[in-house]
Amino acid sequence: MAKDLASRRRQEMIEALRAGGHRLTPQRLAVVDILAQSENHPSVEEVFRRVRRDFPTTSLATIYKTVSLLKQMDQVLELGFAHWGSRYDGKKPFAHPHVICTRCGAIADPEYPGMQKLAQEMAKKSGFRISHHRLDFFGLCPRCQRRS
Amino acid sequence: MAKDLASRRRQEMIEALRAGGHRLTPQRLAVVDILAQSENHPSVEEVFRRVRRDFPTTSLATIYKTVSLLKQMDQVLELGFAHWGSRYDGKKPFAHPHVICTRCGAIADPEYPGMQKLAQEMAKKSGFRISHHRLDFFGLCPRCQRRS
DNA sequence: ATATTATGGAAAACGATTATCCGGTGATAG
DNA sequence: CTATCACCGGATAATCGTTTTCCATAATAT
Repeated sequence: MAKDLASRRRQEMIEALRAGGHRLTPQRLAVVDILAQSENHPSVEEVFRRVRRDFPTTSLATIYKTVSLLKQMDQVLELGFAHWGSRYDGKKPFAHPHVICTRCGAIADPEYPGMQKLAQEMAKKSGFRISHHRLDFFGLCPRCQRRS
Repeated sequence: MAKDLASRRRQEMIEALRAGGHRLTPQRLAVVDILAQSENHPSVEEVFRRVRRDFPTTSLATIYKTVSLLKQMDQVLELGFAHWGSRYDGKKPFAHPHVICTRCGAIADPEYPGMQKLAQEMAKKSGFRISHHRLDFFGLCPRCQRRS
């Protein structure tokens, strides 16, 4: 049976850190593990809380530094929001659509293969040279619909 | 000849303010005018600078308050970014795609009619009840391409 | 082992935005 | 006409997520 996505991403992130000449400290490994495994697109705060379970003295700044580092090397995708804070996706560190619950903050990853073509169309119409994109849908997740 | 978009939007915003029981102060009118006319999706800071040409004592807080008010009544579209500040669209105050220049900050509005259908597809796939969306493309505008 | 460099932790700084306070203004009722 | 009163603008302080700074420590190279 093939390695699952989480452990593959873990390895890729570790490899990227090594390749970039960065040290593999226990704190960094903890952050990597969490980002590689989480299904829920955690915030820095969430990563922080989870790292603290194993390394209680860890500082929030360390999490920010490590996440930024991984972001720089395109090993995590940042979903930055203007009003609520940012969320991070370590499983699919490339642009893809998201669906965000405006009540509870849940985030899902629906598939949509047509983005490449759409980006080309927009490039043609606008004259821009497009490098990346962002596609977010906002609404209520199934659970919050029941409760509303 | 029909009224152009800018003056129509101006009227709609004024009407919305009146309908909401808000006063039409000179400062608010100035903000409305700028948002109705701008092609460039101005930031609050830009609106501020332009209002100051006519009302030099205006405070930044006033601009924020007025823009928020118009945003609340869906008379301007906010394009909030996590790292750079927010930009505002008073001409088309509803969700539509944008193309953003990562060098100079220029923003264009390419047409794309297919969003409605795409949103429905995503709703079906994810089970979310989708209320709005956001579609941004990032890259270099034609002018910045020449200079790169 | 020793020198060099990167790192983690604590705290301060940061920047866009929001809230608070207050004095003035304009609409409204009597 | 004027007293009232909610609304508004302006100045300033506060907020919040994030970034920076500083220093002691730990890892790596010589």
